[in-house]
Amino acid sequence: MEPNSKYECSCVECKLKTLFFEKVDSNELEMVCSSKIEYQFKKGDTIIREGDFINDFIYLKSGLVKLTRQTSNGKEQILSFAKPFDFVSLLSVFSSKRYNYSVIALDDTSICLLALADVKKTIHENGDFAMNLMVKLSEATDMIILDNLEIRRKHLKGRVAHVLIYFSEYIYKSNMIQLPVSRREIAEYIGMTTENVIRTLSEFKKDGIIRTFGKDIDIVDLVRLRSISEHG
Amino acid sequence: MEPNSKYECSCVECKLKTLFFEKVDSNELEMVCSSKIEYQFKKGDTIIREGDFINDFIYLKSGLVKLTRQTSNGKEQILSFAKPFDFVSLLSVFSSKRYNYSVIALDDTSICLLALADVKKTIHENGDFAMNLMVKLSEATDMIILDNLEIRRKHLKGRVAHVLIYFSEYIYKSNMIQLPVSRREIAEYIGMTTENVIRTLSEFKKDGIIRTFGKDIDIVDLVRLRSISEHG
DNA sequence: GTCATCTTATGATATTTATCACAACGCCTG
DNA sequence: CAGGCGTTGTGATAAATATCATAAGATGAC
Repeated sequence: MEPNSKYECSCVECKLKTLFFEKVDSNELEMVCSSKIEYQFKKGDTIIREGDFINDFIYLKSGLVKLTRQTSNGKEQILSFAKPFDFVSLLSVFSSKRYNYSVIALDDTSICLLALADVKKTIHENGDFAMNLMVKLSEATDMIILDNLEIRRKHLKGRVAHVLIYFSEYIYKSNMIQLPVSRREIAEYIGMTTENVIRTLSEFKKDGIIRTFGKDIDIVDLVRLRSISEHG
Repeated sequence: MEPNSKYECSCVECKLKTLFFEKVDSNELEMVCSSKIEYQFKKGDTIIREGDFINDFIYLKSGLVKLTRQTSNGKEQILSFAKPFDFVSLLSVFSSKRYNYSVIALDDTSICLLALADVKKTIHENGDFAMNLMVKLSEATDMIILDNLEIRRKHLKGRVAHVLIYFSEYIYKSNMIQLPVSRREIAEYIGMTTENVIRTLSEFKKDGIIRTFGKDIDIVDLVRLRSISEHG
């Protein structure tokens, strides 16, 4: 990991405290956060590299990342995207010595890094915290599994529709989306070729379902897009 | 859930104690297990139905199950298979009010059912148990995610090879496998049509890679099967 | 035992998707 | 500003996969 800069900030005031540490008292928070380091990454930076040893507990403070994996035939697969309040390092953090996935910034992104040993200690000592974390872990993985199953059962058009709706509803909460990924990355996410992603987007455009201005996409006919995502 | 019968057995002696409860002292074990019920299911029985409320913490004692999900176009998707020591209900148990998946016995199967509230209480009170559970949950979900990604990047032959190797190595630990699933269920697992699963198996047979006797499959040329799974 | 039903099986054909080839555009760098 | 390179875009063709049709075993109900 090569951070671009290093900041100090107070865990007590951190917005994410409500997510991870709401049940942690100030002594425990002090303990966990004494080792805390905040890092800033620029778009394109690798935050975690697949295969690296896991020593830290990492969570997103701001920005957007993709979780990717190198296949044995040299291609990339994108597992999921994550924004603040979603998990990042946590996915394999308790079950593996090394990261199974890389995490790459799709936008300027800041993370907080805690010593994993301290987090584990807090799990031991604070049942509410443990339970809280269990819920988040379960939610995050469940969502990835369900999403992957959804994508797998759909055809090209349905998959592209799915990913547009995903960004619109889940990431941007708007009909206007500033795609944070290239067509190739969409392809790596939904398991099809770049050419076919482009072709499908062109078709949506021709059919008046979306309008595109480079990376900016405006979803004009959400009803139809949903129907395509669902039935073909 | 409609159990076929009900047994009593001692948690203290249970083999699975080493998995879930090794760090639990006998008082806690008493508490957790006081509500325990053991159920037996026959091949084909539905153990958990997608959409049901989650009230229990369930784990497999013996047998084999599939985790399935109904797609909106009426088809079934198989997420994964699970044998004893793998998780079952745990997948969504901490993040959802209702089960996201059904669990169906592929073989005569017995399960233990604990009151979820008691398990949660033990998580609160016993840090070792909480940590232990976190690790298992993380392992189980990680495996499902990795496996699904692997399947997704492969072509038909690679997928069928993958699933044969999976049953051989992971479930049966032998070159001789007594397929516990139909060709259709394989198709539902790896996302292709039943016809093409059958066709691909026929081809493997013709090429001398496997021998088949109904549901019995003998992997003759594991090296070649691995190569197909990997490269096509 | 026999009828109905499901699974396995195979072939022909249609559809979906990938591959290859090429061009235009933007963007960065020297 | 020129050149290189990655991304977007489109078309023709090849390859992969699904669909449809049909039939032979298997299996279970009565």
